[in-house]
Amino acid sequence: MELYDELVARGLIAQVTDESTIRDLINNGKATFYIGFDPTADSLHVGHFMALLLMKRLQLAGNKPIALIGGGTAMIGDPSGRSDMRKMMTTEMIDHNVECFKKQMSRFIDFSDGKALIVNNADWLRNLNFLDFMREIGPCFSVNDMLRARCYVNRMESGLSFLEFSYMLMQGYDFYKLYKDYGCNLEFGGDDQWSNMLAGTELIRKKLGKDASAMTINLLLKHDGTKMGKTAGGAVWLDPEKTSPYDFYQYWRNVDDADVLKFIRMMTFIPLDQVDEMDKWEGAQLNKAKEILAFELTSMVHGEEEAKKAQETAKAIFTGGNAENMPAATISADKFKDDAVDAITLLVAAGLAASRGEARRTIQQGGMKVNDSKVEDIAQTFAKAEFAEGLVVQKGKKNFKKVTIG
RNA sequence: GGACGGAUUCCCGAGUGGCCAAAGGGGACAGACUGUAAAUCUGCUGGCACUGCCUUCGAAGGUUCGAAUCCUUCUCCGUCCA
Repeated sequence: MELYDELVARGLIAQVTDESTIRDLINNGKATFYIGFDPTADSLHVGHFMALLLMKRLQLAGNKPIALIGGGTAMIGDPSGRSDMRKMMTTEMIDHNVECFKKQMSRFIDFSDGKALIVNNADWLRNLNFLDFMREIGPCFSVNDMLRARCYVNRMESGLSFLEFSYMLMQGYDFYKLYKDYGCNLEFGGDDQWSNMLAGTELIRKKLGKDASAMTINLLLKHDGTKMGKTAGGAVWLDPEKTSPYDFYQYWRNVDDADVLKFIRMMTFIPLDQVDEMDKWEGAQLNKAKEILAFELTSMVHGEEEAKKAQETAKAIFTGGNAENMPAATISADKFKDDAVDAITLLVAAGLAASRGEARRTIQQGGMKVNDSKVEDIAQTFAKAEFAEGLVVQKGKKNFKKVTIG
């Protein structure tokens, strides 16, 4: 199956400027394409992961990816899909984040021998002269058209600053610049980027009289329409320091039934005929599919070794066993009184409760277990000696920590 | 620049002098049921030395025995006018 059709079959493609042009480009390895990444944090997250996977698919088919890091545009903030104005970031923060992104990306994309590029739009945007920019680019944009763009419409209700309004011009300028300097003829992005991307193709047409293409990827949405990749604690990161491989694995292991196959289709490299087989699974059988999903993704992000560990740990924990690689926590010796700690202190020290009040409630509702036996009373204590092998502290059904004295 | 209107706890949103740590909903968390799913039901949701104390209703002051609520100044946002 050719690449374009595969992307369609995997449910990745949302909108395209011209199907036959893009089909020809990517199927025949003729595309030099770019995807933009806003360096708003010091790690990539699940949302970026989708884009990286797409870059990989295209690279495997012989196309050349350019990862554009928005070191310049991050100074403005993209208003698309946001309800409030983004906080301004300092150039130091942005530069730091750009470095972190570069490192993480090289895990997925082959940058050797110029097979792929990383560029930072700060290189051309930061030193841009306002008057020059206005003279060169300003005439090419119609405010009337811009106001009709879907990404601005809801912001018109709540307020939109000129700063953010200009975002579209800068993103358009990026594409124009990449087209001229690197022969970049295709831009990919999330579906919320559509209007910004069209700004680029329009600009290229007006300034150079050439056609460039744009294509959006479906956002990774759950069946209820909410975005994937967010947890109570924030985003799901690719950096193992921020989201451990085990947590990453569990995140995918716990997706809704209704979403598993969709995610497998969109994110894994499992051949489509196999995916179609799995699509027939139902009920508890889907648990197997979730395992596959979690394993595949963890292994891409953290390596097969880590994925196996995470999987074994999860299996051991949930089948009641004692897992070697269980997430660990330490409790400091000075928390002990008379060589014992009370349940509340233990739960907090394990990092399973944010405050003593929360710990108290959890215990009172029967949500805490230690070595698989329920803690009945907040006054219950645990002797120092019990920690020798590490005490398994559990909050709720899915949160485990092996606690040792440290 | 002018005239109005707004800012409340994770989010939405009620509250216009004490009964307010602040209704209701959502989300999150815990329990039951399950398949580490969903739906449903129940509980719970600022902190702590928890029948008590402390911090919180955009910010800083003030009035009052007492302020989320009244006054002053400021910041930010919206609507209309320029």
